[in-house]
Amino acid sequence: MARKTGSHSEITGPRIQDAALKLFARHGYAAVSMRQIAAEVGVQAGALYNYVPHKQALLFELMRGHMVALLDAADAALEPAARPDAALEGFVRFHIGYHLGRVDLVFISYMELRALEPENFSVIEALRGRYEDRLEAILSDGKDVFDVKDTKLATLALIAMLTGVTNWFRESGRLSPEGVADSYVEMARRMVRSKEVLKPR
Amino acid sequence: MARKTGSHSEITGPRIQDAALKLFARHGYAAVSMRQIAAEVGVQAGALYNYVPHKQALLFELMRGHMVALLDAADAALEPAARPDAALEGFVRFHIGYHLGRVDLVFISYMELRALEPENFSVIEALRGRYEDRLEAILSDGKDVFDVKDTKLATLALIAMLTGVTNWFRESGRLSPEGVADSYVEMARRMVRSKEVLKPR
DNA sequence: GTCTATATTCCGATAGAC
DNA sequence: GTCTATCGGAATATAGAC
Repeated sequence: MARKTGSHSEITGPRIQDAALKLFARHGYAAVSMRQIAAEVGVQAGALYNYVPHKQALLFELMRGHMVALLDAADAALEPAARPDAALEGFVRFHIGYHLGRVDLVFISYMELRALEPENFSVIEALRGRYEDRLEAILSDGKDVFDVKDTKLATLALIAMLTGVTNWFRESGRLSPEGVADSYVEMARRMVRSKEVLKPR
Repeated sequence: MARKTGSHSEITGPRIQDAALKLFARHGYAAVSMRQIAAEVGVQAGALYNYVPHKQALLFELMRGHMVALLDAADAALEPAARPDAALEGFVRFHIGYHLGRVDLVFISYMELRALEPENFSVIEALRGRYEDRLEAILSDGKDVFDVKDTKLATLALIAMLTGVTNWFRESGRLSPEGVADSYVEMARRMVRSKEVLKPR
């Protein structure tokens, strides 16, 4: 059970990722040094290179892991056969719930796109496009129920509106994540003028 | 009329601002060096310090100038006595038009907030709050016409949706700024369920 | 696996010549 | 007002001891 001092391979790896995530989100990729990350973990800078080939890979793997996990979670959470209005509500609730639980990852995944080398940027952009396609498909499949002139535009408007929540939401605020989601479900429905919303009038 | 070689005070100042804006928007504040800015202008790094006390002031003045100009332009463009629906439409059209003409300034003004020293950050945040108040007042003044449960939430959702345009709009795309604004006016009206929109149904 | 030490390059900012 | 030269420090990444 005893472990030699200075040997922590199973634990140091994840701690480096956590420290990098926290510091990148707070100060930005370019403003954070490998020394700062090492200090946060509690090792010397040189030790990081036992786990990561270079700083760029640290950022890229954080972003790629986030996008892949997001797509997997979306596939698991969204019911493909749902009726259009339920599908839209499901997407809004999933998006807000998932993103509010990972604000740092969300933040760096679109703030630090500039810091990615071109090949890495292309990978992340492709994954992001696949996620946006999920919402666009919902709007497109429901075109008989919704009233949307430009599906692509509505997709981009909805995603921007929903993701914006991560910029101001605070756990200590007056609204719970569920309360926020309730309001955004209604705003999203109104935007596409879903018949479920208009009926009560 | 002849000017001594190496003396360009009236022209170099603005060119430094332009170069810094372009480079900060493309690569991020922390990733850009004073040497790079100087190279873009065509001078040596030391010459920058005849115009700017330090790098931080360069960023802060770009952001402060942008926010002050935005507030001035909003005051000039928005009709205080307009009926609620017209006021909302006016805000949407102003916001999209103004922001699409200054995508680099918009970009750094919310991407580089982290790079501001605390006192500078407070100044910019206060100016941003004053701008958001313009929209919140429109929604609040029209509470008899609009159907909005949570004015603050709707304000934040609308601003996020509108500002998101600057992230994907391209001059060469299929939509003109006016066409984009038309669509967003309709989406904004639907979100607050303005009666002008629902009447035709 | 982590340490210390270091190679190499670059940073922001300043000083003094012209 | 711009130049060259430089100060003092910090950056990424590597080498070799333990």
